[in-house]
Amino acid sequence: MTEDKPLSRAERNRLQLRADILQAAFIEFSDRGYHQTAIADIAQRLGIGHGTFYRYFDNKRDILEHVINDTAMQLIALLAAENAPNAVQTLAEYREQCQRIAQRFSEFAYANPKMLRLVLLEATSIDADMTQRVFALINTGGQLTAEYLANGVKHGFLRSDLDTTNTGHAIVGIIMAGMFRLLADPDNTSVLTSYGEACVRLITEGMAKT
Amino acid sequence: MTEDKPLSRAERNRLQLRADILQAAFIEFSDRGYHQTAIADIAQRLGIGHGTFYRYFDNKRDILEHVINDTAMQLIALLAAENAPNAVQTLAEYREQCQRIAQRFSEFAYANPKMLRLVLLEATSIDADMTQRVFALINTGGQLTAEYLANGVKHGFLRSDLDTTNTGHAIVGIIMAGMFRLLADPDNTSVLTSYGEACVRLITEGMAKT
Amino acid sequence: MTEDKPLSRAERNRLQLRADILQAAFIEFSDRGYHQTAIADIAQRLGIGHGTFYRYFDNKRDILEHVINDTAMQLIALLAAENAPNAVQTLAEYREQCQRIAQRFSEFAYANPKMLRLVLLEATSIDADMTQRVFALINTGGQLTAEYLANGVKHGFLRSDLDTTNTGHAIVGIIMAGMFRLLADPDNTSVLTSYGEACVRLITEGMAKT
Amino acid sequence: MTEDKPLSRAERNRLQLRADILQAAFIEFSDRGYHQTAIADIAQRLGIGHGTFYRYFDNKRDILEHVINDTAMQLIALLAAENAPNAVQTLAEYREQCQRIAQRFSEFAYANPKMLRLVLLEATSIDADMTQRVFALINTGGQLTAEYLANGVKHGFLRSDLDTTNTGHAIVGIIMAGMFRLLADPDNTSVLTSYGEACVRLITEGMAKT
DNA sequence: CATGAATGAGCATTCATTCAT
DNA sequence: CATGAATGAATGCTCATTCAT
Repeated sequence: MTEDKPLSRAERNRLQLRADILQAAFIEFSDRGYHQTAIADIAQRLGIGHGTFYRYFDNKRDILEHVINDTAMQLIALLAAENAPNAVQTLAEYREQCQRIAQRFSEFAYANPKMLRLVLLEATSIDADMTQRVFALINTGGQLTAEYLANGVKHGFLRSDLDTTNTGHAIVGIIMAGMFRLLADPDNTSVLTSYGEACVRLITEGMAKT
Repeated sequence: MTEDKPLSRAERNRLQLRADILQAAFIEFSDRGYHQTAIADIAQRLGIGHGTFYRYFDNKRDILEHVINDTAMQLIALLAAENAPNAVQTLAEYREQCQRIAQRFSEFAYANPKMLRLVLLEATSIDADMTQRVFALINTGGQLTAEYLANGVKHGFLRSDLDTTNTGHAIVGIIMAGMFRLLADPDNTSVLTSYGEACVRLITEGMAKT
Repeated sequence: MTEDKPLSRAERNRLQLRADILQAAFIEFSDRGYHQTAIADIAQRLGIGHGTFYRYFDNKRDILEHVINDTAMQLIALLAAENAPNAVQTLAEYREQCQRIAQRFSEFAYANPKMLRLVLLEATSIDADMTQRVFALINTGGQLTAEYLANGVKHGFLRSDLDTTNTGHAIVGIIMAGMFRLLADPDNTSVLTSYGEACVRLITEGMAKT
Repeated sequence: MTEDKPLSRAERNRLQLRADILQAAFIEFSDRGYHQTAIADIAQRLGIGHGTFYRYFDNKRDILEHVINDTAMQLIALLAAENAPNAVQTLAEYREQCQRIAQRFSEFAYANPKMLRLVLLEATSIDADMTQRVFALINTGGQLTAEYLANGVKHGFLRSDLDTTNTGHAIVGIIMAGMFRLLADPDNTSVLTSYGEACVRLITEGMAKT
């Protein structure tokens, strides 16, 4: 059961350094912003010569691409991982799932605020292409959520006339608002708890007096 | 009842030019982005010398400040203008109001996509201060919406246990998601219509099967 | 009889500086070579900021273009100026003219060795386009000389079966060889004198024993 | 009569690789130019690591030196090989020899345009030393040609008052002009034929009407 | 007060060379 | 001995800002 391991020591070092550069770029870009970050900053953070950077990435834009792609994949994974719609059959179960998801998102957001900063705040101001990529990511989130809702409709615990697509996008908006609130006040570790609860009630029950 | 009129012709010209510069900066910043815009671009758009710019604004950051402030004020005004909570007394009236508001927002978004771009996409990547300003703006939106909801609770057509604050923020998130969708696909002039309807139903009735 | 003189003081300064930069670039390029010359070198020679350079020329290649064009025009002018073929009717007159031309070239070469360096040594190693430009210049020289010879044939003091075109190019080669000799040993101020004489005899009489 | 044969297999490989590197450098330098050629280009052409280059040559300048020296030697050999003055005794023989030489040069030029490019176009723009080497090469060509002419004078079929030295340099100029014409238009395979004829007549008979 | 010429800090990128493996 | 990873000096170019006219 030995895997393919043609990774020489040099090879591993190389991959490690590449990962380190990506990591350093991620930190710098999310902390100071893409435009405020010089390649020299990334190199200095790692204690490497800045020429070394160009042995691993074509140019500044190239590494941003990789950083964003990596981050986007993690975000998509987060969204997709929670998408186990068939696990729930009743409204009660569904509500629990929502709370679990909210909890999960909340934890992720607290653990990785830099990712959120990068995608929500920085990536939208590089160029048209990158901005569209962010839009596409958000759109994907909406579609995943919509599938999730469609499942609820199919199982009969969500309104049969629910506009799953648009509602999915709306829910993504709700999540985004939570992220923005966290980013606005990163030290307030409780803000998302009550927000999550309110959101779960909002989307399940609405606001109207019954 | 003549107001103070120490506005000489020169004075008026001066104010006019200042406004023109602001306008030009707004267009450039929202079109090409803050970092991609040179002071010379703004000046050239107006056909003035770029040295003139510095007679009206301290520096590039300064005019961004003004541009953002102006834009923020218009957005706040949009939010506040719709905030006539006492106008509605019943759920039906309230729902109509919601639709009206959605309509209003939609129209505004279609009419002023540059404003949205500027605030949502660009302003968040200048520096920490400006980013906080955007957060504050969004937060203000949430609070205004919350007051609006509180009014609903007071009038008894919204749940008495509604977490107005958090729900207000959630609604702002829903609006933001709509803006993002519009910015992602500016030519699709109908996307917001069905989105508005779905959102109104979501927030009033929730998703659960009754 | 007043000429157009809308040249303000600023305008004149501007033109003067532009000319100065051209001159400085010419000196640096011909002295140290194009690739060895940094824009900063040109600026420093004039005591101006190197950013100023870019107010007058698009980029390094751009100014090379202008420098080469200017130089080429002077060289062409030198060739063309001497081309007064109809001035001579007999072989004796023609020989005198040749000597005069040789003298002129010689003086020019001594006075402007940098021009020769630039065109013959430097310009041929920038890129394909610039190299072709040098070839075109040499070719033009050959053609001008050929016309000059054709005139001699027409007036009957040169061989009627003279291949004027090819011979014209050959004469340009003879001139170029003289330039190379001068550039090889710029301090030897007499080398061209005897060379000129030998060349005149060569082209008029050939080498064969009569 | 055993030669020195300490050439082990490794030794031969070593010498072969050295020759390959020289050859590769020659091609790159003459194709793209010295400044446009990176050491990595040379190494890549051979499929060797670019660190290996430095085991065989001190630095970039060093290999240029060797490349130029090799090329210069071949050019000198070309000049010298044709210099068999005692082979001709009469003007007719001499003229035939001239034509043969022209033919030889022409063939060489068509076969080795890269050599000409390198020496005439590239080598003159490296630094003062290399430029002087090119001048020295041209000068050697002139001297060889002069000896050749001197022989003609001695044998009595060239003018007894012929300035052999200067005329020798002039002839080299004529040859150089032919090379330039070829380099300017490498596809025109006939340009040198008529040029050669015209040149032979020029130097033997001159241009004057007899 | 308007102008635009001048400035230089700042940055992305290249590449010859070194050296540990 | 071959390799290629690492390095940093070098440089072209941009643009916000200042200031003399």
